[in-house]
Amino acid sequence: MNRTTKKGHRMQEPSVQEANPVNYKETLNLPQTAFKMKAGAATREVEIEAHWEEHQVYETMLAASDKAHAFVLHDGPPYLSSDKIHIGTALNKILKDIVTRYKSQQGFYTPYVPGYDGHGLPIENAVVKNIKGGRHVITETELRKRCREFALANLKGQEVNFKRLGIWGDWAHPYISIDAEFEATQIRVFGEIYDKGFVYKGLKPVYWCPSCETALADAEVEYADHVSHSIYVKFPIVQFPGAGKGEEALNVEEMDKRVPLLDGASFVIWTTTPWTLPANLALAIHAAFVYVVIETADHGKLIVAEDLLETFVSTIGLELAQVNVLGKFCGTELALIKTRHPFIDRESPVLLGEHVTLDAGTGVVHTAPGHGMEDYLVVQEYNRKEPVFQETPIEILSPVDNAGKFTDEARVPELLGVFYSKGNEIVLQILQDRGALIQSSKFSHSYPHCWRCQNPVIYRATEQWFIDINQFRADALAAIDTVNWLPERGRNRIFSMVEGRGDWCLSRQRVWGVPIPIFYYQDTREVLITPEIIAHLYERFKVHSSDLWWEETPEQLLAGLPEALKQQYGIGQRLLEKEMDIMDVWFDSGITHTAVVKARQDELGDLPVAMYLEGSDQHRGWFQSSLLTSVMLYGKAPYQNVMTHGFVLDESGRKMSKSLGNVVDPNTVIREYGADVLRLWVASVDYTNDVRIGKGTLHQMAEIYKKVRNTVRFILGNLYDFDPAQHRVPYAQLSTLDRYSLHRLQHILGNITEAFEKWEFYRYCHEIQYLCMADLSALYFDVTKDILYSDAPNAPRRRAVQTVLYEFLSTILPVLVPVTPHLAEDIWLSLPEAQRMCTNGQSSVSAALLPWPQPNPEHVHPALVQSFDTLLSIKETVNQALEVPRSEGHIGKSLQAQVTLVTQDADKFALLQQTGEDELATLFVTSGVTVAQQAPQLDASQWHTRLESNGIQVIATPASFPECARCWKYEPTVGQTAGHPLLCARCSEAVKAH
RNA sequence: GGGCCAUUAGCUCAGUUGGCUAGAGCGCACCCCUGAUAAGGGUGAGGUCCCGUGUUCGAGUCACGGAUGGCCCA
Repeated sequence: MNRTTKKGHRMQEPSVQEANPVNYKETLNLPQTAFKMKAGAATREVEIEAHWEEHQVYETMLAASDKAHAFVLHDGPPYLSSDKIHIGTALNKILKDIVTRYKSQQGFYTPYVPGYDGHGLPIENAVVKNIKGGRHVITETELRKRCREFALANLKGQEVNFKRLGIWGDWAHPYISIDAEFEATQIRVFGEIYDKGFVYKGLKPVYWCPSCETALADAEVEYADHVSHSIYVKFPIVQFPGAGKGEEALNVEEMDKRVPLLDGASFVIWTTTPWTLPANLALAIHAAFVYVVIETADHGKLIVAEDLLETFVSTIGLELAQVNVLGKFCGTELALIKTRHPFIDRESPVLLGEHVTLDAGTGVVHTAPGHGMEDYLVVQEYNRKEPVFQETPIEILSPVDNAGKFTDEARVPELLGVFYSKGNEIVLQILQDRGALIQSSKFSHSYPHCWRCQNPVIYRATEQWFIDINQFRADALAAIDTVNWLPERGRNRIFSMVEGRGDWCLSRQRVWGVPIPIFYYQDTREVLITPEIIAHLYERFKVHSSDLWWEETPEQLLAGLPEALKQQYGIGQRLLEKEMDIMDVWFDSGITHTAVVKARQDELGDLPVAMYLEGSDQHRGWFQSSLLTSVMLYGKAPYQNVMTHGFVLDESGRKMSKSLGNVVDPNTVIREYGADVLRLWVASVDYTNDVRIGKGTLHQMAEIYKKVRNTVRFILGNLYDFDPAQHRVPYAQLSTLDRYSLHRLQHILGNITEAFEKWEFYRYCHEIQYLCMADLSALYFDVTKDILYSDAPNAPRRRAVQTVLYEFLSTILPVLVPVTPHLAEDIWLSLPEAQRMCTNGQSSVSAALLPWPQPNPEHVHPALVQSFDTLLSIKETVNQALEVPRSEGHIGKSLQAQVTLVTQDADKFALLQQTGEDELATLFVTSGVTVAQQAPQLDASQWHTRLESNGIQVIATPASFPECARCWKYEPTVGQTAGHPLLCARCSEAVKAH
């Protein structure tokens, strides 16, 4: 190969060049490796995954580790409503995989069983959407069959995606909440919880979607703008409470004096849902508010809160001056007055409630316990403690059916069969006709909608099965504090949620799920559920799945029970019905600690498992449902550590949405960059907060990946003739730079290990990056290249450098495994057997089996850091000084210059002397270094630059010796060896060795 | 509307209990090398530490208020 045209500075010895055509390049030890510079991730990563599968690497790992020393990360099941995965799911799975792989390398037994959540409304809806003619043209059994097929098909799709991310786990045996055994366990768990008395049947308002005809969990409700009515309605007073029936503070004499004031007066309520008025059974006011009685021309005497008087008056189109304030009452004074319902022959008592506010309205709240949570709670309280209502409790009335249509319970003939929202206008008309309507308008506000069909939802009291949280709330809260929450603030988050949450409504009026395993006697509506029946159902479901509930009659379901029990329960004599509600899907996933972990105890060990790791939204979801069920069953939390991550936003910090077009698809990323680049992104961001991703971010990750790859490639290329068993050089024989580099390696390994122990992967990324860029590429490689290439292959200092390189490789390779397992494997597979750093007969089949590197105290040498900090800062000054002649065209590479270092600083001078001029020249990659205490005389005919920094003067001048044709250094020994007129002494020797 | 969290260079992150001129790597610009080559080396330019007020000799750091974004709730 011919050298390209030289620049002016090379023209110093043109005759020598032309005189000798020998191609010395052939005699150099240039890097040789099959490890490719380009990853070719799209194909190579797939090959590597095939390699893992073929050699059962995951299974090998498990088999080799000690089950007694376990770290079990229990997978939270993604929902099978789609066969695609989101970037957020990718983030989640990759984090889990990094954790698992790291712990495995640390010697833990780390089984990972991927899971899937296969029941639930979204799946059912997706399937129903594809049924021509709607859901009722097929049987429920058929619908369930299709749901199952749909879920399983999606599982296949998601699984392919997960595996392609390089996620390690028991893919042959995942858990699915629709497995017969899982479902059977769920039946058993329900029975156990029922038996312990946590389950009750209640009438309670819940979010209800009339179009989906189902109750909704809080999490299934989304808020969106909605135009509602805003109406003010009169409730005339009909009766005052008898003496002694009111609040204790009530002064009867005082009351009597004031009563005439109230005679003929009406409370004014404000509501945004006129259609709930047929269900009105009370009014609520606040004990501490002041209420005024006013006289109006059009509406007579009205009662509203004083603080809201002004807004109320202006709303009904009056001036404050036009109304006459007749008197004032404290809220407590008005309690238990009875008012008349505006259009139903019924009384509505006035109750006191803390939920009444002065934000809007009149300070008098229309109370329909069947249509509002707070209404329900205040009524329950009065029914419990107020003697009047203990005798005749206020009813929980909810006169609309599943489809949102009024029933005859509304006691309004015009409304019968009318959809609730249509009822608004009818109610308005009735109020108008009765003269009860003071004012009506419309306004837009935030209102709950069904997350599935996007229609407005209502509150509706229905019969449902509940879990009574109060029975174990304290235990649940105590269990929270036994858990290590990562980040710490997660503790407060879930604590306040559990502290304040209401009862858990288990019932869902759907078919795609696990049935609530309860029978009713048709005659009495009594409930039939016993441990024997549960045990029987458990056995049968285990074989036939929960489909059985839809396929068999109660008698068939219970046919296998012992005759004695049948007799006892009256089976065959009294007709039975099945409960046809299914369980909330959060209950399904909430019991994976039992249906998965305990069921596979041999493999997964006992509860609590080491870690749950999900997005921070799961404080309300899976973390909570798992905690609650586990506390009910076992009295303790199911996990020791709960790690959470934030959400994935776009590059500018905005939520991803199809409409904004800023969605990042993990498969697109993989196609363009490969899974390891995506994994590197996961490791690089602070996942404890929300994280960002976009084109720029990914490009940067790709750059880092390439840098790491090329750094390793350089090492591999220069170890082609190195056998650690034969050529390793003892530490004592290494140069100071070698030892400094090994110290740096130890330092960085320490930082990396610490980062992993604290789960701070982004710190790991910075360390790896810095190691490759600064310590290796820019320093160690740059400086030692000359030795590696030009020394004789067996030269001791070359072997020393190789020893150091091998040390770096041995440390970096295992450390790359958790984050970039494909890259690590690619490196591993290109290593010759002799360089595979397996100890004690480990399998050499995969890099993933390499243990995490142990610190090597022998390589720790802090004193070297001090001296090298100084030397490297001088190198920086030298570089700056060399920029001047370079920019002026005098030199190109630094070897074309030599430098003189002048210092009067005794310590620095000593350090330079001790280091030695040759060593300094090597470190600075210049041709010669002179250390002096006084500035030398300079040859005015040549270029020179001077730069002073930190008490050291750097003087750069042209290299003063001929260039060696082989190593390109400017050396005094060039031409001194017979037969090699163009070579320096070292190269002459090296050439002989070749 | 309420609660929690975040905001340091174009990007990803450092910045101890308040204390030198706010750092690193990448990216960018310019230069060099052509024996790591769709590589490699060097130099350099980038910051209203989200904004405001306060506490203090001194605030990226502490307090209060606000903005923007996110999560949860109503």
